[in-house]
Amino acid sequence: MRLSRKAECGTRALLQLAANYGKGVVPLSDIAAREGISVKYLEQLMMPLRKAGLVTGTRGALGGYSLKKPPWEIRIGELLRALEERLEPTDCSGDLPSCERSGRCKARPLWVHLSRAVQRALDELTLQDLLRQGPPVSD
Amino acid sequence: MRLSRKAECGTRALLQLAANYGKGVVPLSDIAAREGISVKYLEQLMMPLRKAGLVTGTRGALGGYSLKKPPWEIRIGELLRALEERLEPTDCSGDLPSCERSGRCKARPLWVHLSRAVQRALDELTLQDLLRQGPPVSD
DNA sequence: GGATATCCTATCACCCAACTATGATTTTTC
DNA sequence: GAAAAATCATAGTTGGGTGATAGGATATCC
Ligand code: FES
Ligand code: FES
Repeated sequence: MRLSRKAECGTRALLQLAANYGKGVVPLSDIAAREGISVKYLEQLMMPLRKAGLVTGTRGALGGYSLKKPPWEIRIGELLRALEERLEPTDCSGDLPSCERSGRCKARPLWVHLSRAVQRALDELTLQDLLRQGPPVSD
Repeated sequence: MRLSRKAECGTRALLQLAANYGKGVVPLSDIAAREGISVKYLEQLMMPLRKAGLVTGTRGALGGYSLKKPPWEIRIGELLRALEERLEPTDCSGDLPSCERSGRCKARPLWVHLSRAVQRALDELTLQDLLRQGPPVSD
């Protein structure tokens, strides 16, 4: 149940963009310096995020990245689904059975249950929520 | 956010034992045949489960494994914590900060939140719940 | 035109999960 | 007592995936 480093770094990078929302673009070199991640690696993280419509990149000098939507409209689930290709705990977590034993598999309901719990936990938080330090739904 | 195959197969194996609870021991060769997992691999899965006090193995001919506690007293969280050494999504999911940026890291609350959601989802289910096909808490 | 930055593709290196292999020990059965 | 059946223990191998780097193409500002 480990989150990939890609997802971890991507989230941190997006938080940097969120903190700068409305104040123009942020070059990757800035994020790299602040978060201790190489620019080249950050570039790779930005690609799926751009394709998912979460960020826009402006090329050239004085260029950089910025959020395409306000931080309160970007759910963590969205960005993690873009960064982590396989966010589900197993292959059999989806609605359609993907392994041949699914008919009589007593474990399958567990995978589905777990997957839903994760999705819900991620979708109830937005980038804005994280900016205000501390999830709103904490016990 | 993938669950390891170890955790997946271990859960399925334990479900087999749970289905046979009270009816004596089950040899790994039986489970191997029913679940399509090699005996040698199953042996490795049983080791941490034994150390965690969830199963007992009886050696020799007519031997096998059996649950040490009734299925309704074994929470999924217990067995997954025994099988998956790192069940937490990141290194910074725990109560004590483990990375040097934890002081000002806006992402940390997310890891903690996610980790708790997973733990809760796993701890609210027992093996018995899974035997009755379908998690009790489903929306 | 030069500097800066994103965009794009390819490739490497390494770690670790997944499994195999081998053998020792314990217990039952004949 | 020997053979068979099973767990227990540890070592070794291997493949795939992740993390990361390299090099260059393209776009923009000054
Ligand atoms: S593991 Fe695929 S259905 Fe049970
Ligand atoms: S990633 Fe370690 S505290 Fe943020």
